[in-house]
Amino acid sequence: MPPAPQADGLGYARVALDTPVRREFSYLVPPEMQAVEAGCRVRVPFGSRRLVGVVVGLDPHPPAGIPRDKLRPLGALLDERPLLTPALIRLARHIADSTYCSWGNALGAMLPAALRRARPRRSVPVVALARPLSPQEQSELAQRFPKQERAAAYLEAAGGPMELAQFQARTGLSRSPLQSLARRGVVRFARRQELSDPFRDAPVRPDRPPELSGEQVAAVAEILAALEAGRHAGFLLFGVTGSGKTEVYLRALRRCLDLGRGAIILVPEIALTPQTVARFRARVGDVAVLHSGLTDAERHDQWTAIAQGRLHVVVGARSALFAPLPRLGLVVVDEEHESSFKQEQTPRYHAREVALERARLEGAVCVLGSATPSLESWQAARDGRLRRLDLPRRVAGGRMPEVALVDMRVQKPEQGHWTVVSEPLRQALERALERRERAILFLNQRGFAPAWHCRACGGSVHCRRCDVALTYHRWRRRALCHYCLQEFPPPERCPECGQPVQLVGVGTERAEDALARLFPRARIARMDRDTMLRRESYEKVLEDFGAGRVDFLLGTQMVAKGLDFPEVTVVGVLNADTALHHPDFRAAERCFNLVAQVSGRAGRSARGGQVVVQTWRPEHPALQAAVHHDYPAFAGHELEERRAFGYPPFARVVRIVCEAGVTAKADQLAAGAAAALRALPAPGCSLLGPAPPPVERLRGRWRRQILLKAVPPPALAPLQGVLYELCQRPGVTVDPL
DNA sequence: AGCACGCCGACT
DNA sequence: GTCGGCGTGCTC
Repeated sequence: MPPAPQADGLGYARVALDTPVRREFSYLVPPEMQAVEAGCRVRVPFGSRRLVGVVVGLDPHPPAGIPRDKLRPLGALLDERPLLTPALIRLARHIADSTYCSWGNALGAMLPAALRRARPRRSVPVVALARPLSPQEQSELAQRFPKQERAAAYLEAAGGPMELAQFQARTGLSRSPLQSLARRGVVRFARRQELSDPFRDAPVRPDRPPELSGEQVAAVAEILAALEAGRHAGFLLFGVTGSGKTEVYLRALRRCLDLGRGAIILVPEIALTPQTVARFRARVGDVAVLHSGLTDAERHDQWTAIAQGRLHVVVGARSALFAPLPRLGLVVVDEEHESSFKQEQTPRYHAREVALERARLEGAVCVLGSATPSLESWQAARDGRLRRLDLPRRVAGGRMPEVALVDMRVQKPEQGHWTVVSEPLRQALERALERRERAILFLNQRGFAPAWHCRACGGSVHCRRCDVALTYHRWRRRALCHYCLQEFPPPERCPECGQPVQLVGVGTERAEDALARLFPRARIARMDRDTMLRRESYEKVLEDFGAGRVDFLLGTQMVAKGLDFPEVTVVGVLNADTALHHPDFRAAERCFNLVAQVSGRAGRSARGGQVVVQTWRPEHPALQAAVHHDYPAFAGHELEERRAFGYPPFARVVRIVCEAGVTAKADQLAAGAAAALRALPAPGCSLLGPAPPPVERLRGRWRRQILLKAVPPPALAPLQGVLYELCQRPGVTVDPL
């Protein structure tokens, strides 16, 4: 028999808290909080702390198995009406169960930071140099207070106010040298209200819907039919670059709004530009933009406007997926193959997978779009779980560019320099210059050189806290760890053997030098995280390039996506192998996608285009397939490999990382995890490790990893309980790949 | 995750 | 003698 309701008729609230503990906690609902509903935020006492949690359920009966005297009342009701819809609460549960975290962690990731905190944060602390150091002062500091000297030098290089948290992360220094400097009047602390919607200013040109191609008409018709049916449906929109996928989204969006339902458009972080947003605004008017640059207050405003039904369209990166639209009708995931849709912190969800689940929960239509779909989506389309819609041709005409692989092993080294530009690429660039055409050059390695090498002992110079080679950034004369972002003075000698060290490899800075040497007349612009510190510089470079004031645009990932300049006839991939280096099962997929995407930048006009891909592994199947622009062939081949070796989408792979300050402790954690997983019979599951992961040490902590493979995915079922238990242990990360 | 409680080394 | 290290366990 269930316990009797509490005598005074007050109920109990089940609250999910943003802690790793995979349980809900029950609280008494006091008389003044009778208005509480599932989806409301509450403040609750938790041990000695007070936390903000989300009510996930109400119950007239006290929870079983908990002594009555342990129950405490809710501290405060923070929302008069639910902030989260029932669908979002269930979605959080789905995320918690499929990515191994707590319900509260998943709900926490959905809420804007301002709503997660008990007390909203209005500004962030910053530090800046108040006055330059005199030379005497500088040498005095360098001798007596080296940390203060480093801090001052860093702030001087930064050239302006910088967030305190960022300063600490990058320099590894604490607050105290700064405080000493502040007493000398050299630095000052301030608070900055980080502000502005950078998208508001983008000009919104009136937009006339273009004529649709036959394929577009067919694709739109299918999506509209699903929207009108008002039931869940999933589509894979497979369209080559330039085939007009966005126009299909826009037509679907229009209809969705006309049907009185809202829509979410997810784009990869890197594609979230004013141009993208302007395109949607031009067609459907007011659009909420959710992106990482918003302040807490702005994000809060957007969120409430959406929840109240004042904004019906949300464009944004990953987290826009959780916009609380009351009547969601359409979810679009553009460039669904992008790896940035996978969150690399708890909750470790993939936006593509969660988008499908949200659409299912809300009876909405989900459209995944890509020229190079993820193999997961491709297989889903083969199985009939997604309906495939093809856009095989470019709308503006123009053929796909010719792709040439250049075998770098047989290229003669440039005298005294690293070979950056092979002879075939040099000729192509030369021709482009002569014809006043433009070129995009891609190199996925920023900085000057990716490593220092010791000739004596063969080692390379590593970050003090990570098992990662330091990259030289010449513009600021610093050695940078690309993993923890800490900076160091450039080493002159090998820390192991004391012999001089030598810079090896080519980053964008060095590539820029090489290009300038080869083409003294060319106007070259470099676009990477180092040159694009400010948004204006990004827009300036693109404007210059579009207007013909720049001949060669050299850059990292930033130049690979979305750029649409008809005058670009040559695209060079300086090193296609960087994508293959990562030792994981998606390396080939990433490599193919990279070449396909970069190729999409070339030949967007009748002049056609040429793509030169430099590689040390020209025989690699992914590169061979990319030459022929044959995604289906690549996917077919790659899926056979995945099936044969037991990888997704035919298997579920879960990575368990154990980390600790000392190796012995990490070993012990990993051994415990492996033992727990092996203790249960689980046919179809196999365990690899514990073994050191590719980056064995990260931010000063030693790591061990276990790979768990389940073929087919449901074979994982017997081990789910163990994984739910493991993910709560401190130092253990459970990551579904 | 925090934060408490709890048991062993170097200092005023 | 105490201050403080982080190992273990709990949070309605």
